Amino acid sequence: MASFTEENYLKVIYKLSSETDSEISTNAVAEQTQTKAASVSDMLRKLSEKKLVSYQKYQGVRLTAEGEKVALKVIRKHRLWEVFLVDKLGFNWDEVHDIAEELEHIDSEKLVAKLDEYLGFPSFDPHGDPIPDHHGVMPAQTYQTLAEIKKGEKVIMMGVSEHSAAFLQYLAKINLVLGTTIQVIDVNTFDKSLQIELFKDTTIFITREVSKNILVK
Amino acid sequence: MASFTEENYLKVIYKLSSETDSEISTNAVAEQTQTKAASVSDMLRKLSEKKLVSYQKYQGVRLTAEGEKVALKVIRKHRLWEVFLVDKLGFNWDEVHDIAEELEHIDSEKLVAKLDEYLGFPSFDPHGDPIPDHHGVMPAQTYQTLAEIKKGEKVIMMGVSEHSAAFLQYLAKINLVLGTTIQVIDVNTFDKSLQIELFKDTTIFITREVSKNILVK
DNA sequence: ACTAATTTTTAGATTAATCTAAAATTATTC
DNA sequence: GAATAATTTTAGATTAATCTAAAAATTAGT
Repeated sequence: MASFTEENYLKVIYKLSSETDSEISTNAVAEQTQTKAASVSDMLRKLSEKKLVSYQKYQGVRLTAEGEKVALKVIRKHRLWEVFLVDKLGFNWDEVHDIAEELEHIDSEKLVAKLDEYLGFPSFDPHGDPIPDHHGVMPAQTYQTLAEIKKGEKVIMMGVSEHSAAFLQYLAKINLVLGTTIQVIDVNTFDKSLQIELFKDTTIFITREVSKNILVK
Repeated sequence: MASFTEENYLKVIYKLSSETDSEISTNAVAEQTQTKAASVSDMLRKLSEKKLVSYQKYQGVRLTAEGEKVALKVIRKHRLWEVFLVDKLGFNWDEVHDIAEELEHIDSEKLVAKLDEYLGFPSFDPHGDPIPDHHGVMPAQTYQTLAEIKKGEKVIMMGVSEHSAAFLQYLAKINLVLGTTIQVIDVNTFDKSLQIELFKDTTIFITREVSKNILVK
């Protein structure tokens, strides 16, 4: 069985892999795990011996099928617990990440199955992220980012791709919450910043950086 | 903050202390934590430095007020999670101990408060054990053991004081579950074993050892 | 109250995860 | 296509929790 720490490395490698097709660098992993590159090298050698990653010195790392399976289980648990915390216990979506980081390592297949059922087999977590099923299959993610939406079009906010508390609190402050109807009023040709309208009443400006992290349909 | 491991030692010392007035021996702790006496000695020195226990070499150990506070928080979390697993997720009471052993170390005051509220501020867990409130105060435990009940008296089963899966499964097998009405038909004068009647229909025999671990009112 | 048995502690290793500093490798740039 | 810069790995330590074996302290038995 993979340790708590090993699970975190696999989760990070999974996340970084979903953003690129190439191998993941030692430094990239170090940044995400808040450790030093030297520690990452050690861990990659160890995960490689366990056949959870494929790793050639100096050449970066990839998950094996087995490693991906472990990562998906952890991600599944993380997202299910987030649904529990928000839907059942009444947490705000910007408060649940750190608690879910702990809960995701609780080890019981039966617990996960019962929790999933109790929550009504949700497909997305409170941030709009897809929840893998018990075989590790992700539901189709059909959302676009707000940055892709053309002037005049109207969409509904379904999630975010950046999960820092700071970002989520910024969204709360400007009243951009899950389910909000958004119409793109204007796209600034110079910096691609957006003028958007919420519920036909408030008009606000957001940067392109922000718009890229908002998922809509 | 106390580590996962330290929390387990404090919990064990609390449990052993509740069964006696004197100091707890190194060996007793070793047996409960499934470690060797040598490891316990090390840990007691460390907990003593942190002022969580009072400990004199060769003289056994006691919790300090601070250590008891930590232990009670862990016990509170353990028992609340057990209620959650049984009441909300539909686990049997003989399946929840090991999962609660993991959940009890999740560190979030707010989570505990919200979970407590969600469960309706329960005073007892599925085994009949009292749940300390958020100040660490235990609800009055008014139960007697079945061993104390006189011939002819009628009581209701409220819990157990032995929590092994083996014992709980034995009880399930003989239909002795929480809430069962029990009448003591006869007390064997030789070995103090009991003949008891359940719901006016089944009559069964149990040893004194078993009767001592059944809580009734 | 002395010896023997038991319990507890210390000494010295081990494992997992981390670190810093130095060495090795790969990438970049002129 | 060197030389320099950046990245990555190795070497050697450190910390927390554990172990075995040996030493020390306590308890028990006669």
